[in-house]
Amino acid sequence: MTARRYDPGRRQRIIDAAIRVVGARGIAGLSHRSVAAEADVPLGSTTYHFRTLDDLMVAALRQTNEGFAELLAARGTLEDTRADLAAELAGLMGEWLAGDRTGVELEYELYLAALRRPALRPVAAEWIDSLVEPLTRRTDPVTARALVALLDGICLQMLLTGTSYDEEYAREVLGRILRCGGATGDGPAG
Amino acid sequence: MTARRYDPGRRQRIIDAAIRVVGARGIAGLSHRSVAAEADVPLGSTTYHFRTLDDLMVAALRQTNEGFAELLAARGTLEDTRADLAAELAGLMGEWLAGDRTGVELEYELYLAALRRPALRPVAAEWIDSLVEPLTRRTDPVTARALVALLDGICLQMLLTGTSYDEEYAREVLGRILRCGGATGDGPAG
DNA sequence: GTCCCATGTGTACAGTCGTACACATGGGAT
DNA sequence: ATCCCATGTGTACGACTGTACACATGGGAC
Repeated sequence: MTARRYDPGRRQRIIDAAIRVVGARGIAGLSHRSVAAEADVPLGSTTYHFRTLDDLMVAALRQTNEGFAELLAARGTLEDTRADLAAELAGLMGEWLAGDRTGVELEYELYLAALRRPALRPVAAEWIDSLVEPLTRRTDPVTARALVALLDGICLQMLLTGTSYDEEYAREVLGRILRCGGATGDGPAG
Repeated sequence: MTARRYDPGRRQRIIDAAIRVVGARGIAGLSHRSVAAEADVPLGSTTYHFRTLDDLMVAALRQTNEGFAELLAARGTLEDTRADLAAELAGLMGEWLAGDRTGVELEYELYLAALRRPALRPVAAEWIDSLVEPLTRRTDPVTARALVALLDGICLQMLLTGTSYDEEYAREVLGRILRCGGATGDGPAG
């Protein structure tokens, strides 16, 4: 009965399970019970570690955000001030989308759930900032924000229309935002 | 008992009620019962007219799309080939957002529900096309698609971060996409 | 060694859901 | 006048949900 009486990392396993559940069945399929089953823990355990589903979603979204941030850091993208920023961004998106597409869907599904769940808003804002912030080291804040908005829009259109990613198109339109930026051009504003 | 025995337009009233429900409680609050209560019809009536909730959402999203298309047509925006397209688009968004903000949230919530509901995909695509199509009369298809992507991204960032709409910012970055367009510039491609 | 409490476990309850079904009704075709 | 069937109505069922609670257990503070 007391099969797993001390279980460090159980909280983490529950988060991982929640991410798998959302990936497989969407947010609509997320419940304390579905996560408990996926994580192979009793129902009471999920409600203990995450009193509400919002808490669980916050943890899941934050972890997904960190995963993307690591991809960003690992590639060292956006650091080389001499590279073509538009091409870098377009390539980064291509790499992200080339992998498990469910990861992208998951990111956006949790991201967009923030529309109706105030608890998720700050985490969604973190997601935006995690992209905007490194970009502000390469261009001015207005341009950085616009680049992220355009990236979001491109990804969404892709996911919604079912079309495949067109990296050349992304590079082109991202480049327009950059090329037509004010006098600052490509360098940092300060 | 038979208070309302012939009720033309009941189907329409159910759709209107569904839109109000989503606006007030979000998609998570949408159920046959909640819509039935809002429309003041018995449960069986909603299930009769819309066998599944997806059917109901399709109808609601399509109607919302049409509402925006009417706003577009009524203003005659995008028709005057001499006006500044970026300013026009930014102004149009401003007008849309200035009104009942729940309308915008509703549009995006239903729009984004398509991520997980294939039945909604075609209607989401219609939404994109309803914006892209008139734009292709003023610029080339690639630019038109990018403009819509950027608009979506700007709206989303607004809704998610809770910031207010910055029309000047929108005009500026939309303008960059247009100004840096290929040789075609502002005129139609063909 | 003793005790506390964070953690783990199992069960129960009241509410909501989609769905199905039997039955009522009356407009319009015949 | 008669009948059919699209439409309207009411109820029931099983599944699932969030939440709450009582109880078990054992690591670590003391």
